[in-house]
Amino acid sequence: MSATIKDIAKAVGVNPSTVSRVINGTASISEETREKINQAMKELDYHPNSLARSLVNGSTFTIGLVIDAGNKDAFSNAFFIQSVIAIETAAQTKGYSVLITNHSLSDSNNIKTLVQERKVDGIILPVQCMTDELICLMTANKFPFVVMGEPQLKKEEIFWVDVDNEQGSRQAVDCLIRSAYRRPMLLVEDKKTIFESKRIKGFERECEAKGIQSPSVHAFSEERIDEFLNEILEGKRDTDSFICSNNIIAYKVLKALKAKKLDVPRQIGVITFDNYPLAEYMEPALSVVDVDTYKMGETAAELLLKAISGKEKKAKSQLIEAKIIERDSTRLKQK
Amino acid sequence: MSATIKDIAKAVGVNPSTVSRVINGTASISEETREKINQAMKELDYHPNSLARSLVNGSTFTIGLVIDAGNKDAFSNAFFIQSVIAIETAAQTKGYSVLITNHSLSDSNNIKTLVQERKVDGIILPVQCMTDELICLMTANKFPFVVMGEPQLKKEEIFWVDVDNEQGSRQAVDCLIRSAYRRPMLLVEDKKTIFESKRIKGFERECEAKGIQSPSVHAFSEERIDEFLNEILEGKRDTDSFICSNNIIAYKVLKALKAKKLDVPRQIGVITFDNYPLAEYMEPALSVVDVDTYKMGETAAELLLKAISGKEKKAKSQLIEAKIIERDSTRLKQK
DNA sequence: ATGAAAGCGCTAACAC
DNA sequence: GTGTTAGCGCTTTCAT
Repeated sequence: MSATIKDIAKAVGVNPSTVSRVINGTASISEETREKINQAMKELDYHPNSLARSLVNGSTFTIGLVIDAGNKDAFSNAFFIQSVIAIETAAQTKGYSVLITNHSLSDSNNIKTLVQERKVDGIILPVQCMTDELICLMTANKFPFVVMGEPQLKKEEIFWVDVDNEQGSRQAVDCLIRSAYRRPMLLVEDKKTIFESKRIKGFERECEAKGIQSPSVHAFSEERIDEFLNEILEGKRDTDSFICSNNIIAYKVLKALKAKKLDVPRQIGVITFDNYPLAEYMEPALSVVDVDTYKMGETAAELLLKAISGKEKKAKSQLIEAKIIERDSTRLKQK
Repeated sequence: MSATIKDIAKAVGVNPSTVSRVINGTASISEETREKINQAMKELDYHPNSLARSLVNGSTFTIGLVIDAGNKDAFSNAFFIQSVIAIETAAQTKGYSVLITNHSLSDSNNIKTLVQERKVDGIILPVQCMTDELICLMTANKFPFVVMGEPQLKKEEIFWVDVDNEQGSRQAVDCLIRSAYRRPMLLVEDKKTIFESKRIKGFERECEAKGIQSPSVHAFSEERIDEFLNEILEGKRDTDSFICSNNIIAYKVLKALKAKKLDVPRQIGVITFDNYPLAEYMEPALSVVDVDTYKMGETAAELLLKAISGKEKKAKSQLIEAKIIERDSTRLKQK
């Protein structure tokens, strides 16, 4: 067994509390004994037992991170890992550890256990995992938590961080216009997620700002794209660029465009949300609306840590800006 | 503050130890008091404090998972997250939590802290994070750990799990031969990692087994592929299929083949390691050597848990089989 | 079947 | 500046 505070107290011939004091710098200690104690700690290879410490301090110096195992979508998972690393790094910087737990839709017991058994001082969780029950439990216990992704409900009362999807969308339109495209179309998933609606909103607003009449937004499907492309070829539709809500859509759009022998970027521009590794290897290299998921995780962690320390009392939210990375698929003619 | 064992003891009018006993089922208790205690626990919404428990039991019921933040490739890819989820799930099933810590090459202090401060009962770590110092520390403290990925050194003395790269490679050759290809070429990264060498070994052995003379293995580069393709077109080279060591290589090979108007799978077959989401959307859909990273994580966790419980004394290793997922890029003619 | 008491390793309030 | 003591919430002998 490893050395305890008692062992080193005995070795030096002082009281355990004195040792504790030099460890925590919590009182003034004579130079001499401090020296001796430090010495002994090295010799006996002493390391404080974090458990005992936590027990008496009433805080674990650990934060919980819920990962959404149910979400098989490998992309959004790959996406998530950057956040995980960011959270861990930010936590570690402040002396906190990160405990993960995965959330199965069937029950949120593991999460509840985390807060009830006081294993962690606070929690970061994805919106999808946010149930009413959980919120109640946590607010009732005054248990700090921050949500990743904008919540639909109670968004004024809880801490959350999210990507600024609206601004990302506006940027995409902007980028297209700057490259002299005139009629962008936004292609989204069929699901009505909140971030899709933000993207739609941003798209419509920016189109309006740029004087584009009745901007077109469509749920993506392979058949539909084919129709659109035919209409473009027949001169019945003036769409000259696509904003895709994710990489898969972008990939399929590119494929369809190739099949119809429409040149990207010369005839049609393409830009997509999410900067996955393959985007830059595409033919042509895809321009993207890149989301700094690292920063998102970092922000979440910092927010949580503030909430834990009580520095941040009132609920607060933060939006992470999206940035455009221009590659070949939108370089019609730069202004 | 939440209820403690004392509170419920008081409420029922028994001694705290009795309560502890019914919680743990560690002694026979009269039906009556058990009832009353359970009742009180519900009413007061009692949940045991894991910290206090750990302190007295001397074990944290938590395992540490080291993630290699430095390795942008492996982890920005969906690969690792599957293992993480598997580890968490397996751990949870046995009542364990998972603490993550990221490893920066600069120092392994966070990992050391984990073991020294007794925050976890055991550790799972990627080979890349395995330093001599760490191994010494852990073996000296009899601290259980399992390595993900085959270690170069001391592989007999430590617990590890890995993908069976050799078998994966053999399978790939097999798959190609089965589809009537005759001359596969293995394309690897330039780095001499241990798993590349296993893949090479497997490739060479299986080629030999199938009677293929002097099998060709090459480090991938875009220029080189161009040369090879030219030679094939000129009839100077009899390669009729490629086994790619990762998705990026495969993607670039596909691109080069298209540029030369070589038909896949009819003229050339392509199969690649790693089943990333886009593989199936490629044109043609890529056949892959798929690695069950979920199972790998699960196995690692189970091994660690056994080591922790002392059920598995002697170091043990386990190889996870790779499976072929045949898609269009190798369907020359099925036998 | 249950109570009393000690103790896990540490911190903190109170002495002196 | 340092010792004494109590206690964080729980488990576990040792009694009875």
